Amino acid sequence: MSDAPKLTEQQIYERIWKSIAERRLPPGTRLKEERLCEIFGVSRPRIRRALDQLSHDGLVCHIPNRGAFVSTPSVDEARDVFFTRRVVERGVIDALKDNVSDDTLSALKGHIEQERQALRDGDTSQTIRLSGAFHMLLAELAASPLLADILRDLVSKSTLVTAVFQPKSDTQCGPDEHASIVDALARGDFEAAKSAMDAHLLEAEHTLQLEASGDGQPFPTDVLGAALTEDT
Amino acid sequence: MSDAPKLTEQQIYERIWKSIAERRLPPGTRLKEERLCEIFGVSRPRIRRALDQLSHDGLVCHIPNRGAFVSTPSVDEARDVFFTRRVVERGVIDALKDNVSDDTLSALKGHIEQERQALRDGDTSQTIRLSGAFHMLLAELAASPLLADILRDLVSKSTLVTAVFQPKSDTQCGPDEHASIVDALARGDFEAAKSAMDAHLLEAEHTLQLEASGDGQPFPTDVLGAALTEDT
DNA sequence: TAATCATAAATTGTTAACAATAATTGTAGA
DNA sequence: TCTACAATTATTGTTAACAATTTATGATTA
Repeated sequence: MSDAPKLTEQQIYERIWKSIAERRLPPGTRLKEERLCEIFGVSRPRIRRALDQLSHDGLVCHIPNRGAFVSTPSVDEARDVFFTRRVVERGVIDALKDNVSDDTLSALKGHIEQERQALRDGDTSQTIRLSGAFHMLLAELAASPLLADILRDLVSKSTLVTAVFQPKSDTQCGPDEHASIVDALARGDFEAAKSAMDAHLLEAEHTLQLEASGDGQPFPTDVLGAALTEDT
Repeated sequence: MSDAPKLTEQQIYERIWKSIAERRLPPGTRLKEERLCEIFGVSRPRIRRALDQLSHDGLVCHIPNRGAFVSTPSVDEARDVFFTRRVVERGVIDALKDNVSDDTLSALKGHIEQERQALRDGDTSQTIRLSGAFHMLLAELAASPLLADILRDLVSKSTLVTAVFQPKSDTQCGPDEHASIVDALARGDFEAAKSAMDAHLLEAEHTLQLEASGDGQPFPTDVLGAALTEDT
C-alpha cells in the first residue's frame, strides 16, 4: 500500500532532523511517540532511538515521563550558537585553503543563484533550507569531515534560534552576503573571506531580538503529519 | 547485593565514554551487549541506548548484526581530529577573553601542578586523563558551553588517535607546553596563547606515526570488566 | 463559585520472549 | 592435507505485553 522498505532508525532520525532544521517543526512542538509510529509506520523502539539521537544533539528536549519536545533555545544558548559558528566557520575557510578549484567556485555560485531564485519566488521554506545549505556546502567542500559534522549541528541549532527570536522571518541570511564570501575565495583572499563570514554571522545575530521575551509562544497542535510526510 | 541505585543510561554512557577516553578500552575492543549488562547490572535496551549515543559520537563503531566496537580511527581521521582541535581551541581562547580572573589562572596552574605530579609518579593512566582534562578545563572556564561540548568529543577522539598511532605513550601532551599557554593568558596576550595552543597541538600531532600501518594490533580479549568497573 | 482532592485516561519507561542474521566449528570430499 | 560446505552456536534486532508516572477531568467541600 505504501513504502514497505521499512525505514531504518537512521532514516527516521534524518527525516525528523530535516523537518526541525527546515523549521517545519517549530520549537516547543511535542513529539509524541505513538503519533510518530503511525506516521513512519514503525514500532516505538525505533522512534525512541531516533529521538534519543536528536536529544543528544540538543535539538530535542527529552523530559522524563513527559515526552520529547523540539528544543526552545534560551537567549544565552542563542548567543553561544552564533559565537561557536563564527569559530567553526572561520575554521571551514582555513580548511578550504587547498581546495578552491574552479569546480568548487562554480558549485558555490550555482548555489547562490538558487538562493536568489527562491527569494524571488517568495518560497520561504526553500529560502530557509538553502541559506543553511550554503554554509553546509562550504563545509563539505572543505577538507574536514569533522568540521562539517559539527557545523551541521550548529546550523540546525541556528534554525531553532531564529525560529524563536526572529518573529518576522524575512530578514534571513541573504544571498548577497554569501556572494561576497565566495568572491573573496575566488580572489584567493582567505582573510577577507573570514572577515566576510564573521560579518555575515554577526549581522545574522544582530537581526535577532535577543533581549525580549525568552519564551511565550503557544505550542502548535498537530503539525507532525504535514511536517514529516513531505520529502522535500 | 551491590549498587541498587539502578544506573541510568546517561551514567552508563558516561562510564563507557570515560573508559574509552582514558584509554582503558583500546580501539577495536568489542563491546558485547550481554557482557555489559552483567557488568552494569542493567538490561539490554539500556546498554543499547548508551551504545547508540557513543556510536553517534563516533567513538564506537556499530556494525549491523555484528555488534559494537571501540572505533579505530584512520590516518585521515587522525589528521582531521587535530586540525579541528586547532580550530576549536583557538575559539576557546577567544571565548576566554573576558573570563581570565585570578581564580581562573590559579585553577589552571593547580591543574598543571597535578599533571607534573602524575608524570613524576609515572602514573600513565592519570597522566593521560589529566592531559585531556587540561584542555577541557580551559574550555569549561570559557564562556561557551557549546564549544566545551564539542571539545569534549574531540579530546576523546584524540585519545583514540594517540592510542592507535602512538605506540610508545610516553611522548604525551606535556605540562610545560600547557604552562606556556597559561602564562600567555596571565599576561593577557591572547594571540600568544593561541599560537602556543596551535604549536602544542601541532607538536602532539607530529609525535604520531601517521604514515605507517593503519591498523594491525590484535583485539584484546576481556578487558571490559577491569576497565569499566573502576571509578577513577 | 472557586479551589482541592481523587479518580481515570493517556503516555512513557521497562522487561521478557522471540526471530533473524552472522560467525565458527566440524566434517566430508578431493 | 587442504578446501569447501553444512550445521550449530552465539549475538544482535524486533516485537509485544506490562508497569509506573503524569496529566486531565470531574466531583466534593469550603
